[in-house]
Amino acid sequence: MPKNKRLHENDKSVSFFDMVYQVVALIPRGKVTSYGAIAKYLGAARSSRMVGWALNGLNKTQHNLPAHRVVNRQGLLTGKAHFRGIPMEQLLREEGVDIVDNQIQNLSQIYWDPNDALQVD
DNA sequence: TACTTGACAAAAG
DNA sequence: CCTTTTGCCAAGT
Repeated sequence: MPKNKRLHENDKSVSFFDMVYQVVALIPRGKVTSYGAIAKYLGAARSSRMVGWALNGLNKTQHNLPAHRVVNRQGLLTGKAHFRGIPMEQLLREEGVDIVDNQIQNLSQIYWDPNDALQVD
């Protein structure tokens, strides 16, 4: 049996992308997480690139996902350039995140790990 | 159909 | 400590 791979549009299997969207939607306000943490939660710890790729697709169409709460492992706002409209740095600051030079200062304090928050057995 | 690129991360040298 | 390589999966060329 194939994995979660969309073979066809009719296939009801959930793709990696879709799962990324679900996790991102669960990120609490004022918190952030990393691409790797999401990937790990999805069972693909080394697919962090795909997480970013998935979010990239959000720029095409409208979405209500807090993509600005997803940063890299260092707490660096790498995807900043891909944001349209309001910069993610500003969005995060409005949520109380302390950022200096695209770098989250209190990362360890506001870090939200889906593996912990969603309490994986 | 094959090769390259991409919002990253961990391991190796 | 810094640089290079590898892995992951999808989409564009």
